[in-house]
Amino acid sequence: MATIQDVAKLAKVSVATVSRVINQHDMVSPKTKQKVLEAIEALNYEPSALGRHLRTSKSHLLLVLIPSISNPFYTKIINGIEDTVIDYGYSILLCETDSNPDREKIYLNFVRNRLAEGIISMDPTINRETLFALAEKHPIIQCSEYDKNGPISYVTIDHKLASYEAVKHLISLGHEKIALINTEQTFLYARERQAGFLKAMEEHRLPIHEKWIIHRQSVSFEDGQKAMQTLLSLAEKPTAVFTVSDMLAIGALKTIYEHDLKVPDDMALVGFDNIDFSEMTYPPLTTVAQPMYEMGRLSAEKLLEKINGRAVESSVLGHELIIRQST
Amino acid sequence: MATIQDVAKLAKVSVATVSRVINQHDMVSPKTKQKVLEAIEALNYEPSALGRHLRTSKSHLLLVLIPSISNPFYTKIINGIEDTVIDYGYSILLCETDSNPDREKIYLNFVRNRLAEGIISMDPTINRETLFALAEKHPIIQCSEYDKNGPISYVTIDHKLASYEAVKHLISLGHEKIALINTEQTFLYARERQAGFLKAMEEHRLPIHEKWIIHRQSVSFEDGQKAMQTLLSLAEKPTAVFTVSDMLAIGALKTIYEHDLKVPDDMALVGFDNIDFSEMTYPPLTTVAQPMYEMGRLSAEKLLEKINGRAVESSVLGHELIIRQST
DNA sequence: ATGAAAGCGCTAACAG
DNA sequence: CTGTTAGCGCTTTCAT
Repeated sequence: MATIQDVAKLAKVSVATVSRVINQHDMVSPKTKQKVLEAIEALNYEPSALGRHLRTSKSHLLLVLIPSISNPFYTKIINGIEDTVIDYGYSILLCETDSNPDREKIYLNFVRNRLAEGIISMDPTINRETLFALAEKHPIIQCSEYDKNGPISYVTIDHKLASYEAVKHLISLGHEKIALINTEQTFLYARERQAGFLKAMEEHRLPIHEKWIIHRQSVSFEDGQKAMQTLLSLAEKPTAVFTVSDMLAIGALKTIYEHDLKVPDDMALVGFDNIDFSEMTYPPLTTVAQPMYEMGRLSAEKLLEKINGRAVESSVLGHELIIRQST
Repeated sequence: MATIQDVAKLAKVSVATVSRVINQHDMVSPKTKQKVLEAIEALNYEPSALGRHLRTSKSHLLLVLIPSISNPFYTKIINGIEDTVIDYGYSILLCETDSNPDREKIYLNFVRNRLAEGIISMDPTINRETLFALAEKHPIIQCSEYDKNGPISYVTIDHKLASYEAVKHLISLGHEKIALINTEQTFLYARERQAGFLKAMEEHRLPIHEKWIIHRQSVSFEDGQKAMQTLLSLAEKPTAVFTVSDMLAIGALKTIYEHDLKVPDDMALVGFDNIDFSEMTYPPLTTVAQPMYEMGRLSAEKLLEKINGRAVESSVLGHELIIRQST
C-alpha cells in the first residue's frame, strides 16, 4: 500500500508538496501538480484516513445512538442525518443501545477516545448524568427525547400539545371512554404525551380510569397487542384508544381484529409518528405526524455547528394530526 | 485532554509501561501497575483511538452497505451484524447507498483509505467490477445479494427454490392465474426468484402472461401499489400474486382493498422476507421467511475471519414458507 | 520488569 | 512555489 512518501519519491518532490496537491492548497505550480498527480495515479495511492485523523485530530465520524433500529421512526431520522452529514464529509457510527447500559458505555466512550467527534442521542433510556457530564467536553445533541432543563441542545416536537390535539380529535368524534397505551413514564415523551391526554380529558370532564391507562416497556407490535388484550379483558371497555406510537397502534389493531371487533366502529384508534406503515394498515391509521427527516437533518446541522465551536439553540418543530379511517 | 505522556510523567514511569498496563501485557509489577492506574484515574485519561489506529493500522470499523435503511429486512440483518461484531470490539459504519453511484464511491473508498477494515455489502445495485477489484485487496462479504461466480464469499438463501415453493403453494390451492410482482432483473435475487416462479408455472403447464409479470424499480410500498394497480386494470386479471418482497405485498394489499376486493378470496397474495409487519396486516401475509438475523450474524463472523487472514466459504441458509391467511 | 527510541502516515509551520 | 522538519498519540522492538 503506497504512502505519501512513495508518491513524493516517485514524483521527485517533498511530501509537503504531495500533501498540498491532495488537499488542494493551490500554491503548487501546474507542472509539479501534474507530476504529483501522475505519481498518485501510477501508485494507485489513496491517503490514509488513519494518519490524517491523528494529525488533524478529526475523525469525521459522528455517533448516532438509537434504542432500536427496528422502529421506522428512527430510520427516517437517520435518513435525515445521513443525507446532511455526507455533504460535510462526515459519516455516522450507528449504535443501537437496546437500552443496554453496557453497550451505552462502550458507545459513549467513542467520543472520549476521539473516535467520534460528537453525538446525536435519541435514546431515552440513557443515563442522564453520564450524558450531561460528557456534554461538558463534547458536542452532543438530543433528538426527539431530551431533557427540558439539561445543558444539551435538542430537536423535538411539542409532545404534550400533539397528544392533546389527538385526544381532542377523539372527543370531537363523540368518544367519552378513551384509553391510553403508553410506555413507562421514565421517558419525557411518555410523560408529556400522558399530560396532553389528561389535559384533554379533564377539559371535557371525561372519566379517567386507571385501568384505561396502560404502561408497556417498549413500543413494539407485541407490546401493542398485549396492551389491547388487557384493555379488551376489562369489564368496562373504552370505545377509543390513543397510543403513543404507531407500532403500538398496529399491534393493538391486530388484537382488535382477533376479537372480531371493527375499527373504528367498535374501537377507534390513534397512533403517533406517521410511519409509512401507518397508511398501509386496514383501516389506515389516524396518527400524529412528526417531521422525522427534518428532525434528523436539523440535529445533524446543529451538531456540526457545535463541533465547529458555534453555540446552537434548541428547536421545537411542528407536528400534524393526520386523520385517516381508524377514527 | 490527557495523553499517555501525561500519565507516564505523573506515574513516574515510561510511556511503554503505561501502554503495557492499558493493554494488559502483564509483565508489569503490581506496584508499578497500581501507580499507573492511579495516574490514569487522576487524569481521567482515555487512550486515543486515533493514535492507536495509526500505530496498529486497525480501525476496528466495518463498512455495511445497504440500499435503504427503511426496509425492515435490512434492519434485522444489521441487528445480527451489530450483535456479533460488538463482541470482537468492532463497530459498524452504516452506509445507505440509495443506489446512488456517487455515494457508493465515497463509501467504498473508506476501505481503500483504511478507515474501514472490511465490507459487508447488501447492495444489489453496486458496480460489480468495482467491488471485485476491491475484493482483491480488502476483505469483503456479500450478504443476501451476491455473484454466483464472483470471487467474493457470500451468505444467502436459495432464492429460486424458495420462490418455487411459494408458487407451488399457490398452485396447490387451485390457483392457475398467477402474477408476479418483481424488481428489475439486474439483481440476482430478482432473476432467481423469477426463475423459481417460472419453473413452478411451467411444471404445471400454467399460462404465463407477459402482462402478469411486473417489474418495478424498488421494493417500496408505493411500488407494490402501482404494480397492483396495473394488474387490476387488466382485462384478464390473475387470481393470485406472488411478490418478491413483503413491502411490495403490503402495498399491493392496500390497492386490492381500494378496489373493494377481498384477500384471499378475490386475490391471494404471497410476500417474501417475513418482516415483523407481515404478521400485522389484515389478513396476515403468507410469506417466505429468511433467517435475517442469522444472515447478519454469519456475514459478520465470516468478515472477521477474513480480516484475520483466514479463508471462508460461502453459505446458503435455509428458508421457510410461512402460511398465513392471505392465501 | 522497565525504559529509550523508532515510527505508523499525515499536515502545517517555518524557512528559503 | 517548494522543502525540511516537527510532531499528532500510540505500540513495540530492543536493550538493560
